[in-house]
Amino acid sequence: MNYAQIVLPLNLKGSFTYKVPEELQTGIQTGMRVLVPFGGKKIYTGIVFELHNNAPETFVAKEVISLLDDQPIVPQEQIKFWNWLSDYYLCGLGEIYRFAFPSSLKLESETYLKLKPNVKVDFENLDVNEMYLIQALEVRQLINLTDIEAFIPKKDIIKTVNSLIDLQYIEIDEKIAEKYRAKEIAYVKINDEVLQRQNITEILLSLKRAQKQKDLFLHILEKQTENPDLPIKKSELFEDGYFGSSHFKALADKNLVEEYYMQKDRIESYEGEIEEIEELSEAQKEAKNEVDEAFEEGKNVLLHGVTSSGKTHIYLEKIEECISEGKNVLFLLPEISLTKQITQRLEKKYGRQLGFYHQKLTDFERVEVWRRIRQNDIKVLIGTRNSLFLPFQNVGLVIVDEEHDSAYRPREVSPYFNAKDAALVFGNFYGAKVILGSATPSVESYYNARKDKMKYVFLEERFGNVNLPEYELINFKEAQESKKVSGNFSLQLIDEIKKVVEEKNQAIVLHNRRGYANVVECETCGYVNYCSNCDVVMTYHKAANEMKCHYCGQRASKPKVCPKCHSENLNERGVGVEQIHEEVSKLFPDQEVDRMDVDSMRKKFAYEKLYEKIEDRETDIVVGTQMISKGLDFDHIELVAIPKADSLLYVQDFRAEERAYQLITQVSGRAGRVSGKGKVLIQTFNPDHSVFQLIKMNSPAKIYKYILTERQKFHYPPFTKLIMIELKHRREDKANRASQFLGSILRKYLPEDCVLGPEKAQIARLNNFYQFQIMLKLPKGKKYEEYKKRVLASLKEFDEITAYHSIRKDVFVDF
DNA sequence: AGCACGCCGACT
DNA sequence: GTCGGCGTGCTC
Repeated sequence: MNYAQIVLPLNLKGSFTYKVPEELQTGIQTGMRVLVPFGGKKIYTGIVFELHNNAPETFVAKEVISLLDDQPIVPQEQIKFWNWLSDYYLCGLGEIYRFAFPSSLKLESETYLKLKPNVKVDFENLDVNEMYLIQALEVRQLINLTDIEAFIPKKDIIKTVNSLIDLQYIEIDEKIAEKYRAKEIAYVKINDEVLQRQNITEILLSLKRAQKQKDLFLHILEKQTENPDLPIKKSELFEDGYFGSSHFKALADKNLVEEYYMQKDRIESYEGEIEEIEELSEAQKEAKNEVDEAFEEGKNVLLHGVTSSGKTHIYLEKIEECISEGKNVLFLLPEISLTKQITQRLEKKYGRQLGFYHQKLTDFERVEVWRRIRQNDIKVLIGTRNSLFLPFQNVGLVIVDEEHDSAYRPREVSPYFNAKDAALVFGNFYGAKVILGSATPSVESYYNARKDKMKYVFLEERFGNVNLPEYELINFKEAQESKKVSGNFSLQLIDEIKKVVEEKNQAIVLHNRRGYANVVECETCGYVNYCSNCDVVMTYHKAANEMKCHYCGQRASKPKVCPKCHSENLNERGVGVEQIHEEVSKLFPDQEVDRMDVDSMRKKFAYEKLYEKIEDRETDIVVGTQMISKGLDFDHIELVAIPKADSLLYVQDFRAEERAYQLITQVSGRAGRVSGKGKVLIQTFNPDHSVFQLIKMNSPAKIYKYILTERQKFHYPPFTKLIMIELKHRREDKANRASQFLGSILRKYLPEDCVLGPEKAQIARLNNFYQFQIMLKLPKGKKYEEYKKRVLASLKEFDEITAYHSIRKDVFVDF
């Protein structure tokens, strides 16, 4: 194979063709990393995606400089997966590559060069540049491509480096190119020989004048005898400050103890005992059998288990089965912070063979996980959506927990994809089974499972037969009319909270809106405080005493007088969680009331501290945003109150009802987990609203039926496919014209009713970019593929207009 | 995405 | 006269 298609870590379409020099032809394989020159002076680490013999006709291909791997780093399954993502989500392979790889595995021009050892350079036949480079290397040994710029013209760098590599004078320094070195950790042990030669009493006697050394020796000895297989970290000895390193050194000098080094994974892994998991309940056994059946039929599963039904138990059983068959497991979570329960249980069971991968790891830590996965050293990997790109060898099971969670498809990071859907395809490529699990499955997954695309498994009862919480609707309008309210709380709601806290139980108050007040408005002239970067009113945060833009993060001080008319009549409108917190604190002055939202949890360990406080029942009432719907599994929460439930529904989004149902159900799941007497109070102006009524009935089947009917009526997913195209530019007219133009092209290729817009985005200006949106509502099935091709053609036609190249364009498939 | 090239305004 | 602003075009 003479030519290779190489994917580069750039936001460019497709791959680039390079010539494979003869000496590399035997070693090169798809999925390996290579160094290639690109543009005048850059060297990139690319991935070989394809090998072929078709010489390009329109350009001269450059040559691959060198191979960085002797085995493919991207397995075949991943190559298929990347190609699928790129096709399906209309994104570039380069984008995927950038997202998938830790940065130290894809370095750019920081590549270092060195002289080959023992070469005689024939200066006669070198040109000036080559001579300069050799001379520089003789002085400095290692040189970076950026450094070379100092003495060789940029456009000649690649040529010079290539020719010197060809002449075998210089080479790429792989060790530094790999940036990463496994970290070694010091461990200690008693010198083996000493134990054979002398008895303990003799040793202790010899140490009788050095109390601390004696203590330290005994301490190490004790640990070592207690658990001979558990290595003792040197750093552990000095933790409590009783021993110092001098004491250890003295013992080491006397040859009584020794230290040794072991490569230690940067990721801390569990080193304690391994425990068996508990037995499944009847309902769980039944559900597990259904999962087994589905897998035998070759079907994936949607595991719909009500809150506290113990989905985790079933996961654990399946994980264990999968591992006993010699295959590995990928366990996906929306955010790594909510891993507590599952992690603890898996750690006990799988100890060191458990790995973690998520956005919060450092680059070194990521590479470590990559290495371990490649060496098949990890049996269960728990991670967020980016774990889908690890170089797995043989995955047998993929679990997507909390599959409905929107963190699986953040809109801000490219490439845009939904990890839940991608996981199904990933599983297919790996020949692995997939379980999507949730207490409130997404409407799409529910529909697919009901349409027999997946097997639907319903776990209807809570573990231990504990009752689900009871829902009650409070008509706030009526309460207001009969004057039975205090601020945003009806007296009934206050009473119910009182009852719970008087019994020393805990209550949760949900209000899903950050800040104190939505708007600060001048009563005299109507002035409101807009963000200077976005078309958004700024939210007043009382705790921080500032105005914040929730979209670009800009802060401003709160105006004391209206900046426009200097009136002092400033009015706060729109209730935020801070205000609800303030109200609750005033209503319950003797109770400990805490707030949980992104703003109050920003400080280091704030979340952990509050978590412990709630766990220890120091907190009586927690007021919070949707954050409180996740991970707070405590035994004494008996009440969930939602004072302004309507605010959950009135959002401009066809998924608003689904979201409201999910959020309310998820928060409700925190109540009465043990007692079975949990209560949920939904205070609303519209107690007759179908969503509230259906939630009250506690029948998921009915609520999904309702939402699906609505979706069908208005042609929304899962009955259609949505593609949203967003165009942004600093200048409004340009963004507007470009989107009008794209709209007209799309209308040329697609039926009129498929194209909606362009329209100003809901936030017309964000971070100083004006945004316009075009929504495509496409039919499902065979026609979809056809239509998507036309969309692609339209985008291509659009791209041909050079004047619009400066327009930022994002395409969201399955919006 | 980066980077070069090229064309215009404000400075030593 | 030159430095540097960003619009445009190209990268195998």
